[in-house]
Amino acid sequence: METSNLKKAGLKVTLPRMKILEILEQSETRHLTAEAIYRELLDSGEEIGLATVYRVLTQFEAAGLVCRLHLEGNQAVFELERGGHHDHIVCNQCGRVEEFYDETIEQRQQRIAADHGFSIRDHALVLYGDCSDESCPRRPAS
Amino acid sequence: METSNLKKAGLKVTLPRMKILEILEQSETRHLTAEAIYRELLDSGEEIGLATVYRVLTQFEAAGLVCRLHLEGNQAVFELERGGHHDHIVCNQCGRVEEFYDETIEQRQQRIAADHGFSIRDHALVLYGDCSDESCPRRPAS
DNA sequence: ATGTATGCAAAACATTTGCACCTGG
DNA sequence: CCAGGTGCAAATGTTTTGCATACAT
Repeated sequence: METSNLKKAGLKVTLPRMKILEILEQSETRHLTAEAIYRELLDSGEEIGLATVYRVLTQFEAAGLVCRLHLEGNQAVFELERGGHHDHIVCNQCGRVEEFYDETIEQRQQRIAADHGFSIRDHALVLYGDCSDESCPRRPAS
Repeated sequence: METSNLKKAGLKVTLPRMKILEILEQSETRHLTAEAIYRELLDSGEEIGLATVYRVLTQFEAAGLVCRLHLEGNQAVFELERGGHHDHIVCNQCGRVEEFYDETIEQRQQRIAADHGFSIRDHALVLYGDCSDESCPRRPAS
């Protein structure tokens, strides 16, 4: 029962929080903007304000339940924290987001930071390109 | 004469554009926000609007004279394009930005993208950590 | 001259916040 | 019951845009 995650995080189990968690868990797109979540709530007939969505997501982030990514757009996207750290590849055309993890890159980052006298606390690596998905709106030689 | 860069880019050589280019060239902090540039202009006694700063920077970016980075803050920073691609390390405490380039990481990125069926067009890698600079406001065991 | 740039003010946009009301434990 | 959560509207901060004026070529 995922309400335990909320309790563990010291958050009251309220309807908006449960619904938002549910959407994050069930969405096939693992990366959602606050507005996308808001729209899904509205579509489900829930009367939850956008401000609440932002507040809840911010609390989730602080509690480590969710992480917030700033992909090149202006809107942040939120992703359920499922444990394994990873970085992202984004398709410039269709916006699809894929995840990857590369041990070599992780190690090089540590090395580089040390060489520059930094102790790394976090990092953000996003690759932007064109995917080869069938449904990608990118057409050959437009 | 750096006005040639402007002409080459198909941009009229105007006072705001020259001044902004000058600030980007001469600033010791190679990474500046639009507002920082705006303030420097005001300090130099120039009557240039913030909107113009944004417009000019956007044009410079399109012309490849400048690149725009979205570091974790809310403001974008702009950096004169000096040729060599590089990524960034940012100090969480003092905001200092350092640059690095790592061939191994670059290669791994290509490989990873290919494995996922993407052709990379661009990427953003930012490391966040604590620097060991004397003047860094981070105090030991605060 | 004439098309492009600029300054200003207002708009746009994502996100946050103040406040009165509601709700979970 | 009561601290904390929520909805709404208004504020915020950054970046963009409309429009009349000014400027470079």
